[in-house]
Amino acid sequence: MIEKNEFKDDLLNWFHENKRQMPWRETNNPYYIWLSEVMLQQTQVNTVRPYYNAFIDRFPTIQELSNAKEEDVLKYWEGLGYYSRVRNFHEAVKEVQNEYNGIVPDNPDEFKKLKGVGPYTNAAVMSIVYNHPIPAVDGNVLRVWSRLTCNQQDIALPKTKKDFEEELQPFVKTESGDFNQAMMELGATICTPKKTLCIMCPVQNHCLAFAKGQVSELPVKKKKVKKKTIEYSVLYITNNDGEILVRQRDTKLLNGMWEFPMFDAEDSIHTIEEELEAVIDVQQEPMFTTKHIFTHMTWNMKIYRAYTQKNNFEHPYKWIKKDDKDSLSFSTSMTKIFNKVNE
DNA sequence: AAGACGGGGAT
DNA sequence: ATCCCAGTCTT
Repeated sequence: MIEKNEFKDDLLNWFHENKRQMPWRETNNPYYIWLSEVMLQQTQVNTVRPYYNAFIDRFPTIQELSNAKEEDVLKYWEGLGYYSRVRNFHEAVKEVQNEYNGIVPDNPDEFKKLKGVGPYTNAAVMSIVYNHPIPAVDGNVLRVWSRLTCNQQDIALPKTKKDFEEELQPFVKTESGDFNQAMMELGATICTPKKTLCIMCPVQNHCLAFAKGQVSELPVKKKKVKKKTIEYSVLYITNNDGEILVRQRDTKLLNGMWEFPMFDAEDSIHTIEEELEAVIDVQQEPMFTTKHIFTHMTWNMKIYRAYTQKNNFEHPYKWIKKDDKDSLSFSTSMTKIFNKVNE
């Protein structure tokens, strides 16, 4: 476990001597610091710098920003990306002007209610400006803290962030603004995602991951596999006896499970008739649509009622009576469809 | 819980 | 050229 006081002292001493100079570190104007934190969301320091300077040059006070027109303000964000940030900021600043007499609230519960102020911005601004003891957990801090404590939890999980906030709580009792900034500065300059500079790290001897040689394996972050979506037409085909046509899958996914005949939604009815070697009457409009979400893909299914006269289907196809449905195993999505058709 | 939102930097 | 990036709001 990290020796709280020594760790914090080492970190803060390093921060005081090595912090990078930034325009928003030269001020304690809440409006400027708030602006900088909004600009810094998902955006690196060197990108922000010129935008920040131009912005406060043109809108030096809360009052002047509140009186500005939206298009004019947007102009000063052009090229910075994530434009809802500036719309929310503008709206929030107008609210501060009108509801708080132009004073940025010195109360996290109030400040957090403003448009565009989420958990991170709230913690950052409230700690830097008013020294409220709230840990600011951004991407840097998730990475830094996972390494310092050698925590193997997936940082994409909300629970991990909650745990980190609790673990960091003792460190922000005093000098919260500096501590938060120091953690982020460490993440931005030393404890970087790749090519870490452990050799220069001021808190190397407090770092559990360094001690175990696991720095490069942390943080653990499950990369979200881009789920592909497939569009299917599912045919609920009946015959003269009211039986339903089903087929058994011979595929990697859900192998052996039974299903209603389903086809790529792009396929024409002729392709399907060829596959089934039968003439199929398909209703024009789907009865309903449904989707089935797997961990790695999504099926969007349009369910069509259909009819055929052909009776002699061979494996993997087979006619079943409604009451015999439970004698075969169907995947969840197919059972859902069956139930919905017959409800 | 998952997707949308923008650019820049790293690989 | 492709992947990655982790704040907030929306669905």
